[in-house]
Amino acid sequence: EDKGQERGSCHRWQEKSKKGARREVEMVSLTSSDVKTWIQLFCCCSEPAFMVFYGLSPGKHMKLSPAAEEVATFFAKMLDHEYTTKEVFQKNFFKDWRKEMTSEEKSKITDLKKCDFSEMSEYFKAQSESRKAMTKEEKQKIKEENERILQEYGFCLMDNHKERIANFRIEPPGLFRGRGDHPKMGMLKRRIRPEDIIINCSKDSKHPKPPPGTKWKEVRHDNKVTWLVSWTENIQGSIKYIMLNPSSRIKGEKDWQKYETARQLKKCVDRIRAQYRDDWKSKEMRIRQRAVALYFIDKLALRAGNEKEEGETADTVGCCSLRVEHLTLHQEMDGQEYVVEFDFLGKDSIRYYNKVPVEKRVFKNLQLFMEDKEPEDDLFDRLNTSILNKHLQELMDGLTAKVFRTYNASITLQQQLNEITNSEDNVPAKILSYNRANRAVAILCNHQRAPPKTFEKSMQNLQTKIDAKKEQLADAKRELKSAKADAKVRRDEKSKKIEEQLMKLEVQATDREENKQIALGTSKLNYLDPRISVAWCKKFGIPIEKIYNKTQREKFAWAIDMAEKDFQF
DNA sequence: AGTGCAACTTAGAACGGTTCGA
DNA sequence: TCGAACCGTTCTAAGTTGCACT
Repeated sequence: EDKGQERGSCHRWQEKSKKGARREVEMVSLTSSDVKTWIQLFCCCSEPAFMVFYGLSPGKHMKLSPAAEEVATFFAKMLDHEYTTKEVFQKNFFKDWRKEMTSEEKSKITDLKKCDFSEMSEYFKAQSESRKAMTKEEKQKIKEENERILQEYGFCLMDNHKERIANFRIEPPGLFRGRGDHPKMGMLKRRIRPEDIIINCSKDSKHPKPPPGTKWKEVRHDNKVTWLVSWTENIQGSIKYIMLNPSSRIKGEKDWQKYETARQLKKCVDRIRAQYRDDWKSKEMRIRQRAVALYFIDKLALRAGNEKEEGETADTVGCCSLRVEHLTLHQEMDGQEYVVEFDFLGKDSIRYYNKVPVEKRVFKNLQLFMEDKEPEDDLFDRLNTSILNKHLQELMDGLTAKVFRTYNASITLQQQLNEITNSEDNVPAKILSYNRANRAVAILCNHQRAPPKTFEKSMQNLQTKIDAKKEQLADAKRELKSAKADAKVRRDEKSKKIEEQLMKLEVQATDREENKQIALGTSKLNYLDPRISVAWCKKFGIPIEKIYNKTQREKFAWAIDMAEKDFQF
């Protein structure tokens, strides 16, 4: 009910966001999942304890202390995963597991390879089976309980608005799984206790009480930040936050601002491009490097690429942190001149592989940057993200490296939609056009996915359906021909209907085939100005539900309210 | 300029419920 | 009616950016 009052025109949003600090936050309550895990831990002692078979004394079981047992169960639950076989994972796990052992356990359990977790593993498999085998009623009951928990803990009051909290559950303990080749995989992610928790709310707010006998680390009242709760995590030592859902006012305003900045860039991108092209000729190496890096960020939508501490994370790079080994220069390749072959691991260790023809000047510069360097040397040794962003800030207020990704993603969607939407098409065909435009963006941003395991089979199934439909259509056409005049109209309608169904299936097949290795979700959620899609829907009479599901409509409510059919990015 | 921290956005994997076709 | 495929949701890791401090 409140939405309508709060969300009005574009202007009201702008005014509000200019004010800066939010005012009042009242915590309704914080989840007590920490309490629950305590109880669970406690209870497991009254159950028959798990055993680890220990190979040195054949046939002997070992009853573990509760702390060592819990950590062992984390490992047992993951046994089916490939990464538990990795040396780094095992080494890290075993080291942290031993820290939880009693001195007796420590002296007995000295080699992970001699531990047999299969009994534990079976126990959890059986548990998951029995969970699956629950009756409808039991499942319904759990669902209702989850809903109750959501209602009780999942909301807060900010500036007198009840807002949904995104991640209101404290992260449970477990074994850390980084992405890619992570040096810390397998380490124990420890349990968060009330003493780790900082609560942030307004002074007069009734904030949740810590579990009996415990204290929060701190209760503070900082209205310059948006988080409600924070704690420090033990793997990287970084801070974790509980924040609001994307549907909240505070997130929506930020999102809108982000796209407005990208639209600002649209106005001056020609100037900026002219400047960096000019800078390719600079006498100063640092300026040339800056200009070539910016060209990559603009043309290829690369991320900025901060330096990372070696050995703390997986070895991944972005633009500024590219190394010589990540590029191969080809004077000529497949009939094209000056081709740069990129091959590196980006965020989340997703591979970026691309062969790009570049301007001669860029090519010559790259040769220069790579001269007399080892493969593991930085390509841009006179550049980092801080230098680059400082330069961008001078070119346009609010401009940073990531704005280029947002800008290029959104402008591509807009251009593609303008170009390929055919107003004569029916709804499924128009949606195919939309998905194709979305795909162009996903390819630009390198949002890949592994082809679904069942891809080939599901394509085949679809083809079978199409063949059957074609058969059906042929039948209908024959019947139409032989039908008497009075039945013709009815027959004609019938075959029209079948034709439409066939067309729908064929569109579906094309869409799925083209989407084989591409993930659309990330760009849709984070890079594409939703007003482009809303306007497109309005212009071509497409129901918004065909483009955005419920959650997405909630997140983009501001755009759905705001954008008219003639909005252009 | 370099470093480290804090706060925020972006990301794919895993999970679990729903739908669809045999 | 059942299982496979699909699709949305949850989870939390992994980025970017700005700022304080030296």
